[in-house]
Parts: sequence; structure tokens; C-alpha cells
Amino acid sequence: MNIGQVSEISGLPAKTIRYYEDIELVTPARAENGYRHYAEKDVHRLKFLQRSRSLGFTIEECRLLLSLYEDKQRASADVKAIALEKIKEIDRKISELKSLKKTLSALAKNCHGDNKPECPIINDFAGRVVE
Amino acid sequence: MNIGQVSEISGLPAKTIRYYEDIELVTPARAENGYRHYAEKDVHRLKFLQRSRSLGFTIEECRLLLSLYEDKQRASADVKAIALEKIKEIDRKISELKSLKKTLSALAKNCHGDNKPECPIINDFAGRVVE
DNA sequence: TCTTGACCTTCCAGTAACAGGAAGGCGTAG
DNA sequence: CTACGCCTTCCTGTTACTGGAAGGTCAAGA
Repeated sequence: MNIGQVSEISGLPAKTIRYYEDIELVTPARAENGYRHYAEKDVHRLKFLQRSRSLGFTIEECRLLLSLYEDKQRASADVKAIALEKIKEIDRKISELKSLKKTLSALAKNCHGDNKPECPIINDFAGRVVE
Repeated sequence: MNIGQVSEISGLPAKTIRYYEDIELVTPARAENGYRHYAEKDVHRLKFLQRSRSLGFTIEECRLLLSLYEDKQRASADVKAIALEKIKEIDRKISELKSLKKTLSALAKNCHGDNKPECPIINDFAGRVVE
């Protein structure tokens, strides 16, 4: 299969697929004319990458997951540990975003939002204490 | 003031302060020896940047906010609109993260996490239907 | 006076994960 | 023969810095 079809099937842009080759994640064979030729196994790897990336794993994490994917002896505990760590990371990000939201919401609530210049949001950014 | 003291006061690394000069956010005067010399106004701008960046605004948003900060005629509505938009953005990110977490948690829950190779997480990534 | 150490300067490279675009080869249908 | 779509490589740009090298400046101490 050529890159166009693989792109369709995997849901990854051709640009991304070429990039994955660059960083040695999926290295297809080459046809005589220089075109990339993807075997079934390559397509599986690309689909795997599409799914794992979409779930928030970094490229390096995906590289590790791919090696576990292809290691028929791996312990499921190893995979689960990575997933749980990622869940923790997601939780941290959510907390941080919630905290930001809380602060911004409080500021926005105090701001009249009219055509006058007085603005508690700007005041806060400027380090002025709200009186 | 030299960059070191300004760094202390603003809570921004010297590297970052130099970078902000590079992108023309805060352009201090220069002493005869070539050292950057920061006036009060510059320090205010840097503090403003520290605070607005820490609340999740991008550099370009901060640039806009700074111009509003220094425009004594601005309408508070303009500032509030930016804050509300940012809150929406944060909400979108939170939703996305929650969705990721949900998917990952479901996969992790189904995974025994033992020393056997069978792993529902890997199976999902590989596109295998769970039976 | 010399040296040491802290502080300052500029410049270059790297980060994450691609996306956009230019210039040009290949393949097939009309 | 040409047009068009698909393919190739290569270079640049994105975001917001961070790390590090090479070297100038300044004040204090021996």
C-alpha cells in the first residue's frame, strides 16, 4: 500500500506518517520507484499509534507501548502501570485547569463588563490589591 | 535595576525576560556598559506578564492585555470578553481531559495487571474488539 | 595590583509533534 | 502528449521558552 491509502486507513495525515518514519517508529519498505510500501504490520503499528496518541500518550510513551504491543511475553501489569500513570497526569492537568478557571471566573464575575475603564481583572494582573 | 533584581521581583527567569525583550514585549534601556536597565514601568509590565501568563493566557493574548492595561480609556467589557473566552477554552480542555480519563480508566479497570500477557489496553490500542 | 566570583552580554541549539509549501519525479487516462 | 493526482525530499515555522558556550564587567579581598 502507498502512503495515501495508509493515511486513509489509519486516520493519520501522510505528513505525520512520514514524520513517524523519520523518528523511526514505522519504517516501511520502498518500491522501485522510491514510493513507500506499507505491509500489514506497518499499518497495524500506525493504527496503534493513532489510537494511543489520541489517548494522550506522548511519542516516547507510544514507542514503549509499541514495544510492549509486539512483545508477546509482556506482563499486562507493565501496560497497566503506564496507563495509571497517564491517568494521574491527566488528573493533575484537570486540577490545574480547574484552579485557573476558578481564579478567572472570580475575576470575571467582579468585572462589570461595561464601557468604563475600571476593571478588576486588569487590576489583578497589575498586582493592585482589590479594595 | 539590572535583570537579576527584576527577575527576583517579577518571579520570571532572566532568560524569559530577555526573551520578552526579543519579542518586543518589554524593552528596557541600556546602561553604558551594555547592561539592561529596567525602569519601574518595565517592572510593572513584567509582573503583569507573569500574572497573566500564569493564568493561562498566551503571549499574544498577553500582548493584547498589556495594551488594554496601558490604555486608560479601555472598556472593561473588552477585558472581560477575553477572560470569558479563555474560561471557555479552559472548559473545552477540561472536557477533553475528562473524556480521555474516562476511556483510559475503563481500559485500566478491565486489565488484570498481572504477569500474564493478555491485556485489554493493548488490545484496544491494536483495534481488537473486546469479546 | 591581581584574582576570584557573581553578574552580565550575545549567539546557537534544542524542545514536541507535527504542518505548510516549494520543487520536482511517477503513473495513468484521455 | 498532456493533464492531473500522487509521490518524493528538503526547508521553514510553530510555542514559549531553556541550556550552554564564550566572553565582558564589577566589586571585594589578598
